[in-house]
Amino acid sequence: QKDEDIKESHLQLDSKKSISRQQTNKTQSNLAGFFGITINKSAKFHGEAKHSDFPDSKVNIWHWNINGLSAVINKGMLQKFMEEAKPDIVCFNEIKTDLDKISSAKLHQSLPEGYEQYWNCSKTKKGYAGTGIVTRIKPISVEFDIGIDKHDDEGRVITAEFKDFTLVSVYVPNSGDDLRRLDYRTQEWDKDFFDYLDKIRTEKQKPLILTGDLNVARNELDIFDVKGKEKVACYTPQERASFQTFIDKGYVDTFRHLYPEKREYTYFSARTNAKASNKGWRIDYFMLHKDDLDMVVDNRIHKDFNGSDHVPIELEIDLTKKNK
Amino acid sequence: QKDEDIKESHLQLDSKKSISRQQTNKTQSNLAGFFGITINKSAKFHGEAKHSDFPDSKVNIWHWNINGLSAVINKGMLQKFMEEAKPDIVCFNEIKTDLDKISSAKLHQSLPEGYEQYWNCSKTKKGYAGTGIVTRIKPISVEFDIGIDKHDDEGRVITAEFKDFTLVSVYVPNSGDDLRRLDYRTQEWDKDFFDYLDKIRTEKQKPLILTGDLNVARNELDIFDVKGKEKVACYTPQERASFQTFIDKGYVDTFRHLYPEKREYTYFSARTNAKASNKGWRIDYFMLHKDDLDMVVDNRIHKDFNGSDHVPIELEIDLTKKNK
DNA sequence: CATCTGATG
DNA sequence: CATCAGATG
Repeated sequence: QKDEDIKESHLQLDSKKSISRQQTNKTQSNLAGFFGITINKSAKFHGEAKHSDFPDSKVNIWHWNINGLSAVINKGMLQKFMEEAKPDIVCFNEIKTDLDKISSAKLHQSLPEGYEQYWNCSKTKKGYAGTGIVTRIKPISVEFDIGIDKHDDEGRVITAEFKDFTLVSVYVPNSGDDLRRLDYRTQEWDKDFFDYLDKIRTEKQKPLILTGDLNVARNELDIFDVKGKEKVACYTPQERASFQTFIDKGYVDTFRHLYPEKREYTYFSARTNAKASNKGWRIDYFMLHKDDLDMVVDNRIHKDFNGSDHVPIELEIDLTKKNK
Repeated sequence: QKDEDIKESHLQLDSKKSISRQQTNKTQSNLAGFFGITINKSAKFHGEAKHSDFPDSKVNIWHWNINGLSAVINKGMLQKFMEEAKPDIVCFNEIKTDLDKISSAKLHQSLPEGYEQYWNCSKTKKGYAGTGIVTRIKPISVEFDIGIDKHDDEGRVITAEFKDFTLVSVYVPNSGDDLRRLDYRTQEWDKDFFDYLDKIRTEKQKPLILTGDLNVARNELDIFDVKGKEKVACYTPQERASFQTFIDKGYVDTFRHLYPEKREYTYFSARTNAKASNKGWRIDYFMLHKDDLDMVVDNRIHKDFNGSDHVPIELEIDLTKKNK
């Protein structure tokens, strides 16, 4: 499978350029970054970041669970999002596709000039999960997945290192309608993933910004009605307790930190026309370690943006306020 | 599986009514007909025929390949069709569903009062093939399939006997994009099905009216452009030759018989916006034996009716002109 | 390109 | 209810 990916890259690259066959599909080196591509199935979608470093001290980072890349492109909502949000960096969840399935012309049309793209697609189940990072600031490096085979099949993590911070985009496994994956999620995934975050933060020696659909509502304030939700995925005691262990490690839910009382949701089930009646859940987050919070300016939830069952969230940071 | 079907019937019938467990799911007896239901998975959809015999000497029989019963219902096109066509009897092809999947309320709403319904769903592949007959004249008997196991899995045939004729509704197996089923279609299905028709006509000793998507275009006149079509399903030499053997047995393509020069199509691929440019095929037919043709008044192709990739066709007959 | 199913959320 | 894949036409 690795061979296949690399072959695809070769096909798409100009013939004089080349990527070493030794390169794994898990690590995005400076070399590949220089070509504006990733190795992991997205070689066909070029793009060159406008900036090699942050042009401004203010940076806005967005996260959006798009519930299908194909759908948001075809509805014109990806283009609309990029034009209106003008993100410096945006992390996508649930792309739900292999990139071979996406028309490269349509994707190109949806993304303004000056962005480069990194996509991590599910290797096993097709049309499932998957993440992406689109950025106009060139990352120093990009890594896919967390280096533990049993967690690395579904394209759930992309880690992009920039000069001033490391950004981790995650789509946490949902426990399932019947909670069939609750044990895997809380006892295996969460533990290993939280360890991965600690490891990255220690290794890189710079602030870590985590964002994504964490598939857990933290508290009563984060769900429209707790009644009967203790046996519903994203609000089981197990998931909430597991999330609490992460918070106990020192990581801070920036939205709740900034707005201790605010009731705003990021996800509205399509099953019950939930958005119109504001029956939502807050399950998409930005999380920073408490020692790295100084640079956080704001964290907004953009409820009015349509196109998915999740709405986009935005973190604004100020690099001049970074804790040294 | 038979047990299951019968159990379903029981559930839906008034408790004082009952159907013998001995009854097979292949034969619709007078008893079940009396309840306005069929045994074959459609028990939940009642309905009572308005007429127990032909109220008029003129009878109009329609056939329409609807490309998905669910879709035509949801688009409102089934209701529109029933209201505009006012068929005495209509045969549907490609219902593409199990009736459990259809909202019985929606189906009820789409069909005017006074019709009873017979549905033959694919037993193996779900969402595939399937036929139906909806009639406001109560049939004397209704049979499903042709009594040969290898042909009877996909719900392709319903035979309804009326006082003055026997009606066979068929959805002939398509040979497939890659012709993978061409041999089955021409060497197994066609042979056995044509024999079945002869048998029915002999046994019933009354005119046989065959209608359906026969998945073959008879001649150059029946296809918008023959170029390259010799290797395309519905126009291979094998399919056309097989169809010719049927014609050689004495069965007459009523449309071509009435209109020897007319170029009208019944199917327009959705793949190329074919309907707007009239790039169609004539693959839906009414066929009667040459000895039974006297009662045929007209056979119309209703090109302007939308809702499917096929258009409805109509046979008008006059029972007073029946050959004795 | 349009239908259906089945998995998933 | 809405996404995607894959089968089928």
